[in-house]
Amino acid sequence: MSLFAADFSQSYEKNGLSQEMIQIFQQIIWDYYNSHPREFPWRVTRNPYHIFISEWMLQQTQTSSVVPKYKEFISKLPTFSDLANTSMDEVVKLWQGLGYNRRAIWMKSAAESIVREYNGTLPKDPDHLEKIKGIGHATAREMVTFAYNIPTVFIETNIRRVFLHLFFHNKNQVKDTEILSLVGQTVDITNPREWYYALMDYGVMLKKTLQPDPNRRSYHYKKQPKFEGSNRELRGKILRLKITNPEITNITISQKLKSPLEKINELVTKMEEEGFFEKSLKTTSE
DNA sequence: ATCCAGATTA
DNA sequence: TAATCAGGAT
Repeated sequence: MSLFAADFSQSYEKNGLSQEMIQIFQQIIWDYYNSHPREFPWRVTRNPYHIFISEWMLQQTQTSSVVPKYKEFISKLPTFSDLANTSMDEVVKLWQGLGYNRRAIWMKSAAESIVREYNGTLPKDPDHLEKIKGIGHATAREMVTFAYNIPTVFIETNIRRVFLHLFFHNKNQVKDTEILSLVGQTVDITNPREWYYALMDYGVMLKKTLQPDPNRRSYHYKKQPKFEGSNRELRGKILRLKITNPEITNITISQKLKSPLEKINELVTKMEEEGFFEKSLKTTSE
């Protein structure tokens, strides 16, 4: 199986990208997708707002975690205006459980600017979207391609894996710029939306199949710091505290806390010892 | 332990 | 470039 990948990569390294290679590559991806497509609610809709929400949630978050949150969110806040007009506290509450909470904050403010500056319509130009805080190169283009079926060129973790495996089989420290060039040359512009679904699904299959993960050969690969004992963990606890006990809201958390952090840490530890979080979590999860 | 349909900031 | 990000799944 990976014998083919080695050959394929060697051919690319030796002769560059021929039309024939592009066709073979596209055939592999489409063949797999036609028999093993993953199904998600955000793949069925064409509502740009729904795509917008899903892309924010899918940043660094597993698809299976996003599904229920996505459904709940678009059900309670069905339009850009609804999101723009809902309080930040309420939006963060709806977000709870997804993590990387600042996405929720930026997402709401993005909705406000789309209502204000784009008449409530998701822009079709990735460069416009990328100017919004929290929307980077990949998310901007995913939104445009998935909402409007417009061909763009982007890379994310699953796509990166596909190209590392098939085009850079025995190369280390591969840079994204090099991969992006290939993504652009091989994208199927007859149906870019489905093409990228297929590409990502193939990448997920490779992750389940290959050991070690080819992404470790990326120049940009890095291990994540521990969550346990981090400020992130602490902030999460305080968020739950604020949500479950509004009367304790005097504790405001600045984004850059240093010395207050220790005080809050003491407080949280004390409350943990008293079993505060267990009690409050039970009362809110019902 | 490591990653997840990343992005920002220093 | 490296560190961080109001989590959770595998």
